[in-house]
Amino acid sequence: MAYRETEKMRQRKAEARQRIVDCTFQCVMDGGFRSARITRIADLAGVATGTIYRHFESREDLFAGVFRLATQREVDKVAEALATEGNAATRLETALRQFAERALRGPMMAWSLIAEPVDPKVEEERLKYRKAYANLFETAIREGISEGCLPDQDARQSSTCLVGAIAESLVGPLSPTQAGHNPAATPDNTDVLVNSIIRFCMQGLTGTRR
Amino acid sequence: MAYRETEKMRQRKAEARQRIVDCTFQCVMDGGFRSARITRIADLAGVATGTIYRHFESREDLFAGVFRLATQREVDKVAEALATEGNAATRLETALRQFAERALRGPMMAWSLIAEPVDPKVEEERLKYRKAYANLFETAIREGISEGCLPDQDARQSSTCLVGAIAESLVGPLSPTQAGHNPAATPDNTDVLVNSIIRFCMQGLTGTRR
DNA sequence: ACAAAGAATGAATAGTGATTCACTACTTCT
DNA sequence: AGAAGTAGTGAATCACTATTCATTCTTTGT
Repeated sequence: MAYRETEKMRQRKAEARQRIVDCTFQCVMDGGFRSARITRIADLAGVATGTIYRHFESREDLFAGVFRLATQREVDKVAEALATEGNAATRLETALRQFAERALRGPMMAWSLIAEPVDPKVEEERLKYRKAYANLFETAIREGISEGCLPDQDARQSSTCLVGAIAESLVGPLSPTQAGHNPAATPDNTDVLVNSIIRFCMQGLTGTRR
Repeated sequence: MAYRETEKMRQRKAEARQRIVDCTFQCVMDGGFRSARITRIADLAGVATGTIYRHFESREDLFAGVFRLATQREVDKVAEALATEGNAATRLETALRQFAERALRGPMMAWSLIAEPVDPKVEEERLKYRKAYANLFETAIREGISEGCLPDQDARQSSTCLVGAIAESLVGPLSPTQAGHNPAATPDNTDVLVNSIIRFCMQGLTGTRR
C-alpha cells in the first residue's frame, strides 16, 4: 500500500470542512438559506464546488448541518440562562429575554432559523430546534411547579405556547421586508417589545397579573 | 368587428377559472403547496396547462390566490365567533377554540396555511393572514379592556402572542410526519389539547388563574 | 357561410442551479 | 523515483417543472 490517510491530511480536510461550514454560515447570515448558492459558498471557502460534495452529501445536508449548529448556539444560551440562580419563574423570564434579545441582535439569522421557508431536511431540524427550546422550558416549568412558584399546569403545553408566542412576536420585526434593515429595531423599541412579550408569557405561566 | 366577448363567454371563462381554483385547493388539501403540480391541476380541472396561464400570471400567483381564499374562510369563521353575544373574554375564548378545532379538522390545509414552507408571494399572504387574525384579536382585546373584563395591556402585542401560541401548539399535531394521518388526532385528544392551549392564552390575557 | 377575433391547446423550451465525474494534482510509502 | 491511493477540480450534465407560443378550435357578427 502506498497512501494512507495521515494526521496532517485529516486535519487539512477538517479545516476545509470547517471553512465550508463557516462560509455557509456567513452566507445565511446575510441572505438566508434560499439565496445561499453552492458556487458562492465554494468561492468564499476557496474550494471548487465539487469539493463541497466530498464533505457533504448534498446542499440540503450542508444546510441542515449549519442550521443545527446555529441552533445549538442559541439553545445553549437559553439553557445557560435557565441554569442561573433564582427561582424558576425568574430564570424563565431571563431565558425568554435572552432568546428575544439575541434574535433581535442577529435578525437575518434569527429569521432564517425561525421563519424562513426551507427545504424539508432543514425544516426537520427546525422542528427539533423548537422542540429543544420547548424541552428546556418544560423542565423549568416543572421545577417551578414543584418549587411552588408556578401553579400546576400542563408543562409541555405551556412551554410550546411560550415558544410560539415569542417566535410569532419576533417574526414581524425580523422579516426582511425587502431591502436594508428594519427601521423598527432600535434598542429602545427592542426593550419595549421584549418586555411586553415577556409580560404576556409570564402571565400565561403564572396566572398572576404583572 | 366579428367577435366580441359576450356574457356567455364571460361566464364560461369564470367557470374555468373557478374550476382551476377548486382543483388547486383540492391538490393543496391533500399534499400541500409544494407537491401541487401545474400539470396535475390542469388535468383535474380538465384544461391544458396553457389555459391556466390565461387565468393566472404564474404558479405563485395562483397559489397566492388560493392561499388567500382558504385564509379568508378561516378568518371569517373567527370573526364570526368574535361577533357573538357575551363579554369579550368569552368571545375570545370561543374564537380561539374555533381556530384550533377547524385546523385539527382539516390538518393538511391548516398545516399549509400555518407552517408549510412556501414561495415568497405566498409567504407574503401568510403574513397578512396572521396579521388578520391578530387584528381581530386585537380589537376584541381592546373591547375587553374597555368593558373591564380584561386588564389594561398592549393589545397588539397580546394578540400576536395569541396567534403564535396557537399556531405553535398546532404545528406539532399538524405536521405531516411522512405517511398517513397523525395518530395523535383523536377527537378526545383534540379536546384536551385545545383546552390547555386556551387555558394558557386566557391566563396570558387576563392574568387570572384558570 | 365567411371573416375576424379570442380562447384553448400541449409539445417544446427555457431557466435555474445542484450535482456529477473524468481528469489532474497531491500524499504517502517502499 | 515509482506505485498506489486519495483529494481536489470545475466544466458539463442533469433534473425538474414552470412557462411559452405556434397552431387549432370556437364564438361572434355580418
